[in-house]
Amino acid sequence: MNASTGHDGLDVFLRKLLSHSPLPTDDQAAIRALPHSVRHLDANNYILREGDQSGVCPILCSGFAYRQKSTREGGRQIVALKIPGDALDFQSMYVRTIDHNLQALTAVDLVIVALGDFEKLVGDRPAIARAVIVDILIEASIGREWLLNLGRRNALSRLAHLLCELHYRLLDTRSGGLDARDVPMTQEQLADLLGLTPVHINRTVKELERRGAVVRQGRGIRLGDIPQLRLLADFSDTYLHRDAGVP
Amino acid sequence: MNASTGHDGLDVFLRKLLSHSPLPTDDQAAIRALPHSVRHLDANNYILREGDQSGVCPILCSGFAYRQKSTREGGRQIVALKIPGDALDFQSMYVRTIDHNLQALTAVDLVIVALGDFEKLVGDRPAIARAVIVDILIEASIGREWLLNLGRRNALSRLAHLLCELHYRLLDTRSGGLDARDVPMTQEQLADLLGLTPVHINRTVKELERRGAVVRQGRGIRLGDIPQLRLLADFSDTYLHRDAGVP
DNA sequence: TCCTGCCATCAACATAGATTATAGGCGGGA
DNA sequence: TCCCGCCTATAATCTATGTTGATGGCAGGA
Repeated sequence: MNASTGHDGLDVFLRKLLSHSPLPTDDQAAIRALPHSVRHLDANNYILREGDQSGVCPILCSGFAYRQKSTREGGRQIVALKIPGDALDFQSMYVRTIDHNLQALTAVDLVIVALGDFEKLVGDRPAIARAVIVDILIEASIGREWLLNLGRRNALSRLAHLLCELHYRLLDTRSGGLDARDVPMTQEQLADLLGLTPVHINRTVKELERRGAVVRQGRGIRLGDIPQLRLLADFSDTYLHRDAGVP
Repeated sequence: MNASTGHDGLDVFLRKLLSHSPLPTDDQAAIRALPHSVRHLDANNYILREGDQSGVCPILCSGFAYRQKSTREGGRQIVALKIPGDALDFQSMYVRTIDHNLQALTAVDLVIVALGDFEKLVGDRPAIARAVIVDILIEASIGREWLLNLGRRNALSRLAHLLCELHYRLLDTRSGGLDARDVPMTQEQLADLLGLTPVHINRTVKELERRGAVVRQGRGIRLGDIPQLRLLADFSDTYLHRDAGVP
């Protein structure tokens, strides 16, 4: 539970926090100084399970992960998508049991911080406490937009919307967004994200390609025409609160 | 911005907080002592609008309200449902602009607290700050369950699920839950809650009635057979965190 | 008391997306 | 280099839910 890796993992996390909340330099140093361990997981592995009581705060430093819930009949829905820099479980500092499953989408590298250490950090440093709350609120806002997506948009718009969101979220921590990078999920995962079936995702991806909104080579999908995607998706990035923190 | 009503409004709010977070008695007194004004609105009126920068923290003390977003094409989705005792906008303490519309579902009575007064309360009293965060996290958890509902359940389950949720949430502040009370929304509002059309809601309500899960007289709907509703809905109340606060 | 408007109801028809099943290709491990 | 397993592709058929439009009733205001 220590093994300082030097720089990388916590740095992405810090960059993510700074993207919406300014922090004094000593707070920044305190974050970088957090004792932690590093952990690698292959795609599809569970990070946390529904019903668990977690003692750690995992932070995603590379790869993608998601929150997921399922129906008794086996329907599976991804309810949140996490990208590098995201903390995966602030919630356990405040609430006893975990209400969803957290799973690796690709191979991931995690930084694991003990919950107690994180609680101390938040208790001692009001600016960090505020940044954590802002982070929680932005995730909630994204959830509301997803509800609109699932409830009121058709397959084509839903997919376009997801791609736009991912692009702009990635822009906050790494340059280029999704522009020159392959979409990291399989068609089955896209289906679980969008409340559709893999078969229909296949049709929909092809339709986006036909319109030139997206370009494919082999299994990879990457963005073609972002303005068109935004139009198809009815996308506006205000819900991401990319300005965010009240000063 | 004062006009102390004596007891009622802030009391429901306090009861709601206590349902998930214990608070020392002086914190409770501080909440009851908050300067505030009272406001009545008729059904369908807006309480806050997307893009606003709010200076107040409205608390719902009677009636129902909802958060709502719409598509460019006019599709309307209710993304959260608020019941008496709920604070309607903690978010504005931490984030600049409002990302959704907040609207009265029935006629409502609001208690309006100045954001600054609320910020001071939260800044001075850690137990209240924690209770506010728990409240935010529970709303987020409900949002995740709604995503599962919209993405992976059919109309009958969705409606049954909504009724169960409302019942158990009401149980936390007033006795009897939804048991002996009419469901407060019209079929059109139910449609906007569940991502369906009013016509299909009509079919679905009738089906629930046929099965005896629900009883109707005139326009009113009330719960008939709660165990059956739970079964149809695949409902479990863990996501409501009715135990919640880590002690 | 009557009028007016919202809300529920119902039917006929249309369609987006689900289901099922089969085939083919790419990539990574041995 | 070959093989195996996962992922994508595609077609045929089915169904849950949407659409449109017409009817009737209850409730609240004048």
